[in-house]
Amino acid sequence: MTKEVIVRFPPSPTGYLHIGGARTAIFNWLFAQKTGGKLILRIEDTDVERSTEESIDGIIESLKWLGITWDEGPYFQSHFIKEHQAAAQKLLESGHAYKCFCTKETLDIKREEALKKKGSLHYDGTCRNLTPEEVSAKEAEGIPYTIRLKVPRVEGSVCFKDIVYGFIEKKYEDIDDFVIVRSNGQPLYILSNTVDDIRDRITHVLRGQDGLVNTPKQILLYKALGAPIPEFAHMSLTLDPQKAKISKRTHGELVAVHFYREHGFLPWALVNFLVRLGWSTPDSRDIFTKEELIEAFSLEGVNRANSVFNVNKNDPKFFTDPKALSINSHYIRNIPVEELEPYVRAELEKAGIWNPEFESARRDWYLATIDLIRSRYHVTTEFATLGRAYFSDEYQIEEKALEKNILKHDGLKNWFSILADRLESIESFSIEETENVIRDMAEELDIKAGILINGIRAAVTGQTVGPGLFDILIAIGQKRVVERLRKAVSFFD
RNA sequence: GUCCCCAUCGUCUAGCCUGGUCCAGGACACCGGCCUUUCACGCCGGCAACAGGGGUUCAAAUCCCCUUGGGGACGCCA
Repeated sequence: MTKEVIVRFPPSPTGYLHIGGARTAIFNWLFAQKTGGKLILRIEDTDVERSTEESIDGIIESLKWLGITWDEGPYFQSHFIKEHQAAAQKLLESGHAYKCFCTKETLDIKREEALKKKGSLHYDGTCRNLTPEEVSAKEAEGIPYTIRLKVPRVEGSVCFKDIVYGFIEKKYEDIDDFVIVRSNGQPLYILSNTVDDIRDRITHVLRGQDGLVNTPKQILLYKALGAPIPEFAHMSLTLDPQKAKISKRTHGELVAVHFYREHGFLPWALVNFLVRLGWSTPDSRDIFTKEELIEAFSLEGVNRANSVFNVNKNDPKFFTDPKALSINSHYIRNIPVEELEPYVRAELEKAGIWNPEFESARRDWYLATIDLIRSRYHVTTEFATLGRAYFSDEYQIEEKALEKNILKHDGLKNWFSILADRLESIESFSIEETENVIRDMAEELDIKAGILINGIRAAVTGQTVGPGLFDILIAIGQKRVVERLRKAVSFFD
């Protein structure tokens, strides 16, 4: 009988959700989905100084946006402080922990000295062997104390098999008598986290590789507490191009999940990109639907080497990792238009050019237009910027379009008027008819059709690039095309 | 400084466990071509890597050791 898998994602609410955290959440979520297990969301808010309500909301919102679903929670670590303290008390009573009366100041001094002597930074164990009398005496004096775990001081080591890193061994002598309760009575992360994982019956701890060194300590806690030890799987870290761990502090918004939302990423595209950072299948496949990903997911595909989130600030062409952008544009041009539409709508609303008719009378037109222009876009925001002329009559003519495709040909001043008249008189405004009119006119004038075609494109969309002109004309519509052409004559003034 | 982890194209990676099929495969980016009224899409092609050195072996990207490089941790943060 294999027991049900229970994993957890335990963010600390000290800021927005960043892509490293999101990646951890995604792996946990995928593992739960894959195994039919449960994912618990636990907010580790025991650092009262830095935890904020705003951050909690932001993290939850980002998770929801990404499409990560959890089965239990959010639980709040701060609600269980009594339990953590009780565990510490139990450890004290069972002799697994001891009270340490050293002050922070003396410890700091000792640490500095150790640093100078280039030795180990571990606690020297001053209070480890205090007699019960000495302890009582210090307590009677009212000296505040921390509680430290008593790490075995014999030959030996803590061993465990990490699912991704394999066999890991850590000698007792390399493990510090770490503090589990502060002198003000507040339990520390290492204790709270372990106690919570025990209570929540966590079977697999999937976290970043930065938690690898904590694992032996936590295993010691599990043992001292008499609890079953879960499986551990550590994942490689995400680094920046300078190979430094990505962080909110040094990278700011660029690594925030909400930044990608605001910059036109489809949530699934971000998930898809993030999951491929440090994880792969034997065929190096890049694109997965949600179902395919869950099906393909395996902890065995997790890479032990850290990966680089290839984002270069100030890159004129890519505002983020080019691969992330390419995956996003892949989805933009390949998912069913109906699925893409809500994101386009959000952008149009944000730009103030949403028209309610797009979801009623003109819905077919709206969907067809999205479909017509989407292959050129990398982010959804572009529907409202580069695609503005399709949805709104107020759009800018790009300088380049004006120069190169309009002003360069003086004749266009007259031709636009004639073209407007002729296009206006077409009875069935179709691709074939418009093309006939325009090509006939080019022939009549004995000029290359491209001059007319590019000129018209510039006039009606404001751009030098875009779909085939005749498709554009149908998308913009007869009336608006005629209006725009007549208006374009004034560019020559 | 101490402890731990890691090392294949610029980036994400396959291959490594179970040596030979790998003068190393895919993707992104880049370059060229086709398509074409422009741009994009699409298609075709190109550039580009086993960190270095020792072993082991008939044979090593694959196994072992060392060096170098990178990362992480070393907190009364989480």
